[in-house]
Amino acid sequence: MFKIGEFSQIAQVSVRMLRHYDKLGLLQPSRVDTFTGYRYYLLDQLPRLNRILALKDLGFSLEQIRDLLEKDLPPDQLQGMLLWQEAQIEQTLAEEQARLQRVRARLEWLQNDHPLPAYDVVLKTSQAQHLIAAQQVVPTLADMKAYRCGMFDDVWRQMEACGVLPNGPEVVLYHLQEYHETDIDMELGLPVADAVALELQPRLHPGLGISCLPGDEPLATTVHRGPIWELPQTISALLIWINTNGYQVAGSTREQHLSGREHENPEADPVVFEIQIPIIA
Amino acid sequence: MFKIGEFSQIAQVSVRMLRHYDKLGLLQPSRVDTFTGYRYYLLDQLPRLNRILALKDLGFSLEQIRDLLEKDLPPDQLQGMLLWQEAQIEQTLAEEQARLQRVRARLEWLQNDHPLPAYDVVLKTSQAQHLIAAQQVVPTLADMKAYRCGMFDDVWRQMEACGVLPNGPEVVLYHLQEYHETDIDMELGLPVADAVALELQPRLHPGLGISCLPGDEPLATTVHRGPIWELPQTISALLIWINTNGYQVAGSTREQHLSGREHENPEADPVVFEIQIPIIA
DNA sequence: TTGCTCCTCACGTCACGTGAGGTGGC
DNA sequence: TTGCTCCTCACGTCACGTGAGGTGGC
Repeated sequence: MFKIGEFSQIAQVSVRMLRHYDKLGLLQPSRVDTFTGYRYYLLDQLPRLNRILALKDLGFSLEQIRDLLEKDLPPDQLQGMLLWQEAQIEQTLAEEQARLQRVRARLEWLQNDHPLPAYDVVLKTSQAQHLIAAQQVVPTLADMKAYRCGMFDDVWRQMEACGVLPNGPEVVLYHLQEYHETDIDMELGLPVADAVALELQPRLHPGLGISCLPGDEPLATTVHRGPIWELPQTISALLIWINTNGYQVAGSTREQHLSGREHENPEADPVVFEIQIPIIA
Repeated sequence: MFKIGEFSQIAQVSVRMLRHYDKLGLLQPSRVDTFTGYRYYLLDQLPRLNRILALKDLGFSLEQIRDLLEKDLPPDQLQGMLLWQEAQIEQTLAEEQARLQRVRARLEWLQNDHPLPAYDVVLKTSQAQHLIAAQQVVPTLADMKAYRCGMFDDVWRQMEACGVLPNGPEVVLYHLQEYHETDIDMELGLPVADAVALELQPRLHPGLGISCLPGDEPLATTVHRGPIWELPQTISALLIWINTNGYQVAGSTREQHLSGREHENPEADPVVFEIQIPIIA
């Protein structure tokens, strides 16, 4: 018969823990003095306590442990829980590995005296969207501005003609696998509610179409704030980040015009664009 | 000027988080309506929010992030914090790896239809102890009982003669590198307070000595409950566990007689021993 | 009588999620 | 006027650590 302090010394656990396990019904003292409330433990309870500690060490919660101990489980159910635990741990391991790589990438960045990344890269998940969109191949970079203005004009005029409003900011997609400065396949559009997209589809002007952006895709994103002509630097910084962190590009780069309509912006003005690049690990 | 809901959509964070970051002073709205309390954000605040999210992703706490952002830190201090983060993550990775190995060891155990381990293995840390101890080499297993009784008798008599009481249960150490059944080098003793040990040292009978068990060493431990002659099975199960979990034996196996004086126990009676084996990863 | 151990609340941890209950804006 | 968004508490999370304030046992 051990008082709680003695038992805690034998088992190398805190008195607080023993009281906690008592309250949870995980390990009840063999006797509790009705008058003083003192808890008394037997050596026979040590194996059970050790089992609790061992299961805790495997990563189970106290509630799971209680279930495991109470139900005198069939061994294949124990196996199931262990397999589940294994998967959980493998997942945390993967997450921590990725985090470690991000930290190391930052460190490398610092040591190489890279120009500080003006903005930070954030991982997000894409939202499914329907776009009223125009798509064209821009011959050279010099044509870019005229093409973009023309295409956005078309889309906006279409919206007005149909009397619908966009659901969010302007979107630009770059459909190219590698960076090149000629024949740039671009798509650009405005998001609308799904119902609106369906309804409008048959009534679109030629050259316009409905584009579906899939949801639930992992994106590496960053915010570009400054003149439009500095945009390529931001994009390439984002691509470097993706490589350094062990991801790969998995789709078309996207641009969201958070600061409003591109057309209304004189070229020197700072714009705020969110750049998004779909990735896979 | 965005209301909190709009801003949260743009940034893909919950409204609750924005309020939280406001309260912590991490990201305050550019304007708060004094009457309604409505928070209004500017696009210019998006980079700061992204920085917060990126740092959070690296594993920093919100408090650390506040420090990082407030103090406009010198870059080498950032480096220091990143290195610290790196170390933290490496540590959690190592811990999770070990946990994964324990889970897999259990699974293997289950699948091989091993006899269920009667008791569970728990990792503990040794407590520094001084023992009044006797050491002898036992020729064969058959001599074991007589030797142990004799040695414990010596120690107990010594204690009585000096009028001191032990500090904890009887301890037995097996000083052998590999298992063998002859010439077993054993030490066995009783723990006493450090001060008592120092005082007694000059007055010990010949054949007895003071033994120091170091503290802070990692131990794999398990509880043996049953007749003494089943002890070797428990010890070998513990050794298997150590191997399966990627540890190595790093010192002498120890035995603590939790159920009282061995001498007083008829051999068939169940005893409760804690077996401890020092390990390294 | 003095320490020592034990007891029962109850707050704090960390970064929010999730209502409850109420009010402004279109 | 009805939804929609916003607001401020405040509890819950998980496994205890850490006092606060008080009492039994030797």
